[in-house]
Amino acid sequence: MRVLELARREQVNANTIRHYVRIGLLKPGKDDSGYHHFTAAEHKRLRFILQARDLGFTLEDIQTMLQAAEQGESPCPTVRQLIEPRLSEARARLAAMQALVERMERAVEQWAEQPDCVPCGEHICHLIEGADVHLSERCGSRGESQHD
Amino acid sequence: MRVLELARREQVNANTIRHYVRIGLLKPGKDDSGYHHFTAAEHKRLRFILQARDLGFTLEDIQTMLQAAEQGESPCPTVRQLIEPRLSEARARLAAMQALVERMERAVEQWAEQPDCVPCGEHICHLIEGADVHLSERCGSRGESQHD
DNA sequence: CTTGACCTGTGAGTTACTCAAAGGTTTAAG
DNA sequence: CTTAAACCTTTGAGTAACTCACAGGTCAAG
Repeated sequence: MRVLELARREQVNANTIRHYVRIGLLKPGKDDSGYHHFTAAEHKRLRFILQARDLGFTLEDIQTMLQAAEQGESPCPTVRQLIEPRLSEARARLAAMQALVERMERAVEQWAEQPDCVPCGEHICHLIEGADVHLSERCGSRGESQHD
Repeated sequence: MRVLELARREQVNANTIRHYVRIGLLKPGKDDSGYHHFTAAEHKRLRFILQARDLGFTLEDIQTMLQAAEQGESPCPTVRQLIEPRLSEARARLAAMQALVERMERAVEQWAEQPDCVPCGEHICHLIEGADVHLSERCGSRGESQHD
């Protein structure tokens, strides 16, 4: 099986598979024409990668798991260890997204009743500068709130 | 004012300010020593950028607003137009994060009662492959669910 | 044998930073 | 006056996980 066929079967973008090959997550052999050739084992490996990805693991996490498995070790302890920080991060991102959506919704609501501003040099845009939704400043919260 | 002083006052990483200078969001002059010099106007500009960022606008969005303001146009129509897709995207990301956290929590729960697997060549890790939390496959949902 | 459709791997680009390195500026000591 | 340390600067490169563009290779039909 070649890249496009595999991509169709697993419903992923072919470029995603090429990316995994490039970073060494997948290691297909080459066929007579020099193209990557995926065996059933590689196919299963891809499915594993996608399942782990959908559980919030990073590709590096997945690499670690696969390497453990390759060396005959059980990846399970690693999996149990890694899920905890990933879950914490995911919860943090979820909370940040919730707060963001709320700020945005409040802004849209406020703006509905405000006219457009005319440029006056005093401010850049009073919709944004005047929106009563800004992060609690001077609380050090900005330093932590990373964008993704 | 120079970069570090401005960063302290606005509670941002100095590198963030340097980044904004590099991509043209901020355009400070240079002082005698060749260092960036921020005036009160540039300071206000930075504050605007941070406020807009905290409302979910991309730096490119912000660039567009600033350019409008620079040319004497009101950025408000742009702001109103841009917030809609940003809000939709944010809601989509929020929903995706909610689903992810739920999948992760269910997995952790399930794994608590399962033993570690011994490597057998049949699977890579039954915790992950056997987790009953996977995305509804074959529904085309994977193609859309982008990671961030 | 050539045309054209299809497929390939690889380089580069994306977002919003963040870090490291190389070097200039300023202040204090000798 | 010089030299060293402390501090600050700009700029290049790196991050995650792809995604896209591109030059070129493969394969079947005519």
